[in-house]
Amino acid sequence: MLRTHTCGELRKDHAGQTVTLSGWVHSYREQGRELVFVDLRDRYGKTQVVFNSDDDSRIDSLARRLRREDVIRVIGEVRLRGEGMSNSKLATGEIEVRVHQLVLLSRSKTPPFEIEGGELPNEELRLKYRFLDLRRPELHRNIVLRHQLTQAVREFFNERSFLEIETPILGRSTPEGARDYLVPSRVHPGAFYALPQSPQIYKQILMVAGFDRYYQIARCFRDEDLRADRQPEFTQIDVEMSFVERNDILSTIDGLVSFVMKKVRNIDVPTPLDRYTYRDVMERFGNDKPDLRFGMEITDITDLAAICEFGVFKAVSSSGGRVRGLNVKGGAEKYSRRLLDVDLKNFVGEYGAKGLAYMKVVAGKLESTIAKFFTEGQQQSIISRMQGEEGDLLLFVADSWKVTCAALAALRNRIGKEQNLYDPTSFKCIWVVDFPLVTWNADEGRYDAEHHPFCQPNPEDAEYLKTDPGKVRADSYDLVVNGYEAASGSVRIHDSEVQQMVFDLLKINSEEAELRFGFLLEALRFGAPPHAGIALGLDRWVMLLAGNDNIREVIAFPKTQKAADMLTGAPSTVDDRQLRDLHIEVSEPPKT
RNA sequence: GGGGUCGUAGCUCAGUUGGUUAGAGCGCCAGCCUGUCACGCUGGAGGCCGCGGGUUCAAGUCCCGUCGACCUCGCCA
Repeated sequence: MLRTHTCGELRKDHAGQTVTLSGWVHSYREQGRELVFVDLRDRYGKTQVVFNSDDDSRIDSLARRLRREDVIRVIGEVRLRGEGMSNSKLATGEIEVRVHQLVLLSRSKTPPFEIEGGELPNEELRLKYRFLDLRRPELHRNIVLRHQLTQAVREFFNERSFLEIETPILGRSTPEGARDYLVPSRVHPGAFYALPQSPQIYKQILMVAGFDRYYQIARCFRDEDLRADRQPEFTQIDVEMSFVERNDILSTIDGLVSFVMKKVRNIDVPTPLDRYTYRDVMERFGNDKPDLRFGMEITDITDLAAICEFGVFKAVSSSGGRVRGLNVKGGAEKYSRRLLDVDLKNFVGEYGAKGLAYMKVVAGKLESTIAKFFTEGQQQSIISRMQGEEGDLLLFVADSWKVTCAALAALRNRIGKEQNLYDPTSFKCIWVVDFPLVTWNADEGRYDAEHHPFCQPNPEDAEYLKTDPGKVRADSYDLVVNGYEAASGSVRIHDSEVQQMVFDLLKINSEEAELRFGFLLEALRFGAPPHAGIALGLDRWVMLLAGNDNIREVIAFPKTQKAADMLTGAPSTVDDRQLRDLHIEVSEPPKT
């Protein structure tokens, strides 16, 4: 070994011992020609090592040529630091190592940015020099946290008879859902594998095969546009169970969440987690993934808007739209007219809202440019409906149900954050259940699966399957944490006839279904147990536990928004020879 | 595909109504300093102002295009 101890390990009890440390030169301080201090760093910490020609340690020309990020090995004696010389900022600050022998293991070029201290460089540079960025303590900690979370998950499932089973990365393309990443086949000209969007079908087949408790830390791939919380490849904690009902999955995952939160962050999560229906959260928060660390619920005043004299409100309510609003407690003085008329109006505009109406509660009445369109009685009704008090700011969006949902949900999140309505370090995990089975796709003239085509319709809604499919609830559930979708799952169809009915509903005809999913339908005909499952977004969980709002901060080698890897240069062009082998011809050369 | 922010020294940024020699802090290099630990002091080097075109007597600054990073709407069963 090139070391006897790590750089975070030595304490005053080690005084007098001769030790060998290896690590990176974190900082270098020369004190005249005969005294040099180096803070030596590894992933465990930092230790001050001293080169001093005055006593029994040595200093030579090599020591004076050390530079930041050089990798060295030192052999020396652990000494207590003298009175007033210890450093309380370092865990090892009570001691230092007097160096007798120095070995330069590796020189470093001057780093393009500072490892610690200084402002963060732009992300492009950080990604190009990811090996340096990863040396920074914050990023380093995130990767360690990710490891701890992954191991806690394995521990939890292993103790409960779950089996970790791998499924293929090279699979079959299914045109539903997200765009696939495709891999051309050399031996089958013109044919392609697809990278999995999730192991969904494989895990269902594993249930048919009798592995009644499965989990996998599974890499998934989706070729869609990216966001701060989305990467083209990401990791799911994938789970499936046989002979269970919805409640069994929810309580199992309740257990997982509280186990993991306790284990990696020492946070107590009370279980069972609260459950809300889809309909409920959409009405109250406008969003199927509400941040419930704060209240500020949406209030509907469509009925009151219908009878007032304000043209916009009247028109919207009489044409089937909705008028809904938020009460920003004590917000009347906090939002200037400019902020309301320009900033917030443009903000809700991004979600399709054509305007933002606002009123202030002043002296028991509404104060607003539109207040004159409301009678005294109507004003009192609005105030009482909105639970308005002196100094409150009432914000309204009048539009379709969908637009009021989107605009008010976004507005609620923004105001909650900028008015500090919650503790940003806290956690609130909830279940959202009873999603619609399908949603109408006007462009294609058919229904689309809300979750996926294998999701069990709620038996209570069976009568609507043929008459009014939009009303059918799915036996599905999302786990929502602080406004992020942290997991999603459902009870699966285990009956090939029910599966066929759903395919019919989705206008996937039998031939097509047979072609795309025939292997699953066939499996379901050979004795499929009732089964259900869920997948948790590992990256998002790590992100939340790390207190971050960017998923790239918890992935060792993430990609940019255009799915490029700045470190390796992927994706890249390839040799013509490789293309010929794969029977591929490129029609448009890449831009240079 | 749409909207927005950004791109000036190795890094983070400033740069006025277009004006003659483009600055600061950190980092880097050299010298000094025997108890520093965000060490200190003195001196120095370092610029295709993302790229291409245009307007102008004159462009880091104005216009058009383009590339890249980030945020976001659509999209993500």
